[in-house]
Amino acid sequence: MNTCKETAYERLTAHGVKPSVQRIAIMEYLLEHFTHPTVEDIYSALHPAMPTLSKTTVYNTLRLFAEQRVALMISIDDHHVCYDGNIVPHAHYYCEQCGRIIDLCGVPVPCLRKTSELQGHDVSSVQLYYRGTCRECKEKKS
Amino acid sequence: MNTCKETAYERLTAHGVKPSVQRIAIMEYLLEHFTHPTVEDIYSALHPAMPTLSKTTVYNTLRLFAEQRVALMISIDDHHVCYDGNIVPHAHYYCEQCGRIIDLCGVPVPCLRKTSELQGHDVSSVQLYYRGTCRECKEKKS
DNA sequence: ATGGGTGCAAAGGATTTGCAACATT
DNA sequence: AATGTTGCAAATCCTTTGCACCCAT
Repeated sequence: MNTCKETAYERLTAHGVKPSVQRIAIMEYLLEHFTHPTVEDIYSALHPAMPTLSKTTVYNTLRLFAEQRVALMISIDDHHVCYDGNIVPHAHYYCEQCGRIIDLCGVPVPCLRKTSELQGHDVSSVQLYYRGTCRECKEKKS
Repeated sequence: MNTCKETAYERLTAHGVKPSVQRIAIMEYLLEHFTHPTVEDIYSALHPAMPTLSKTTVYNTLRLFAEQRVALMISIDDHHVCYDGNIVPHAHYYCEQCGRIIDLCGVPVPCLRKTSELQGHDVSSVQLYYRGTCRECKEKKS
């Protein structure tokens, strides 16, 4: 059936994560919502349909996902931590006014650089983001 | 006298931050220690010589510094927040084993890009960092 | 039967806030 | 005197942990 789109189940098993009901639900949410949701966002989105789901499980699952690189943890600052199901390196933009995190597909992420430039350190992931005031918030002000 | 090196006092006033004794002490610490200190690091370094300094002030001051772009807040994840007195854009490397944050001077940070690529959003700062296992930790393991 | 996953309640920690005292102008 | 800054204590909030239960193998 769904052969072109990666399913949550496939993503999990491919990374060695046991596909429990809760994990699949959270993974599906991440694969369907590229809105950079927080723990709270995911919890309140899934809770109505899954009343027994606990926030603890959402926390634990997302931590596991980040460790296993099933999802990306985005840490803008101590008050803005969220997750991204898109694990292809890409830049982000954080609007300090409205708090949105926007994908910047046009900006190349310098990755997998020559070892010499990284002074011999191994790289497992890269994060690039810009901060400022987004176009919409700029227009609202004027 | 000290004409070639930027003083803490100069950095603060240039950014419109009132130079109180505490603020100067914290700024001086940041300008002399490019080690990406945390709130705790700065507090315990300054406290002996300044016993009345409170951690609240360190928190408030660093928040103010980040807002006024007197210093850079580096947020690796929710448990690793630190500050950098070097406000020239540069890349960082975070070692997941030892927790160190290393400056990567050889890696160019793509900044101030064409408006089209940033979809019309204003940029006030950029952050680029790599994660992984650093050379020293890699050698220790083998 | 066993190992891992889940969820509740509680603990833990880091950061922020309220407010009075203080310093600086 | 007025404004802004500091520091203590307390509150808050987010995240993790301990542990018992449950599910799937």
